[in-house]
Amino acid sequence: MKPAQRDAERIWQILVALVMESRGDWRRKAAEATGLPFSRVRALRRLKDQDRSLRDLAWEMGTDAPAATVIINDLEERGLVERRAHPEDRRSKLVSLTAEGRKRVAALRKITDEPPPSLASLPAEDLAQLLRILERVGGAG
Amino acid sequence: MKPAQRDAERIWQILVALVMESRGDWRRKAAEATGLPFSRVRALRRLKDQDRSLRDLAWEMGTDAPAATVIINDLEERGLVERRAHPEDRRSKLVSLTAEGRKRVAALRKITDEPPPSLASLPAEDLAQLLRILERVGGAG
DNA sequence: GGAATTAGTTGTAATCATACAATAATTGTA
DNA sequence: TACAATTATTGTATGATTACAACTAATTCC
Repeated sequence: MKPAQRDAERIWQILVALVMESRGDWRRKAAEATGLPFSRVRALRRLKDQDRSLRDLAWEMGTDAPAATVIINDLEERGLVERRAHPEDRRSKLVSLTAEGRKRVAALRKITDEPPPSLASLPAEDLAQLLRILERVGGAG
Repeated sequence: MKPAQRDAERIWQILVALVMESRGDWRRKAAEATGLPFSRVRALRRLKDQDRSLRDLAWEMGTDAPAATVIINDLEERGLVERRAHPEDRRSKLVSLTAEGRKRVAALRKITDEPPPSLASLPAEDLAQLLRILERVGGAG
């Protein structure tokens, strides 16, 4: 295993533990801020940067195609996403955000949740560097 | 507000979104590793360091007392927690882990969870820096 | 051309999570 | 003492999530 990969796994372990041990339940707040069930929020966020086929969406969310269909049906009825034909494979459909869909995703930024002390008390330079790197990860918008 | 604090909040926003969104896998794996629904896992984890009343458990989990009762009933039937009288308030009951309950919580450590692609695909030097900083935050033992 | 494969859809079912109403026991207070 | 508030329980209802079977349409491979 490459060192970079090992780093990534260790980082992920730390992040999951850190977030899981903090008290705020983000799921609830996200659902509240968007007015959508959380599974829909997850799908919307995936579509933010790139259109995707239903198959890809399902795979990325760790579920199956029927579940993706149900979710996208719901989002489409709400006017938050659109289906269109895949240019190269007519079996497939590409899903993209509508303008209204983008607004909902943007609403996630407004969720307020206090960072845990162990994070907030890092030196300012470290925080600045963390932010610089993490903003490239995409995160919350 | 100090810049560092603003950075911390923004970082936290990104981290929470990142982890919560990818947590589908983690939830499933936690449920699998313990043989319990995820709501039970959450309750077990809260009890790890300290006994709690049903009321406190409910509040911390962001649900109500009836939900806590159902969860603790389930965990008690499985032999993972115990109820005992509160020494000062006979209305209240304190819930604590049994030895078997502690084993289940320990099983959570063995979960390996792949970092999301957006994280894993960062340049090696960024990952190294992230790790250097985050290891000071503590997180996963 | 025909068989196997893939993408998406529909429908069904089981499990889980969440919220609310009503009740009993206990505690605190006017 | 009488009254209000708190803690836990039971019961009910509803929504969310997930999995699976069966089907259509399009594609790929032989």
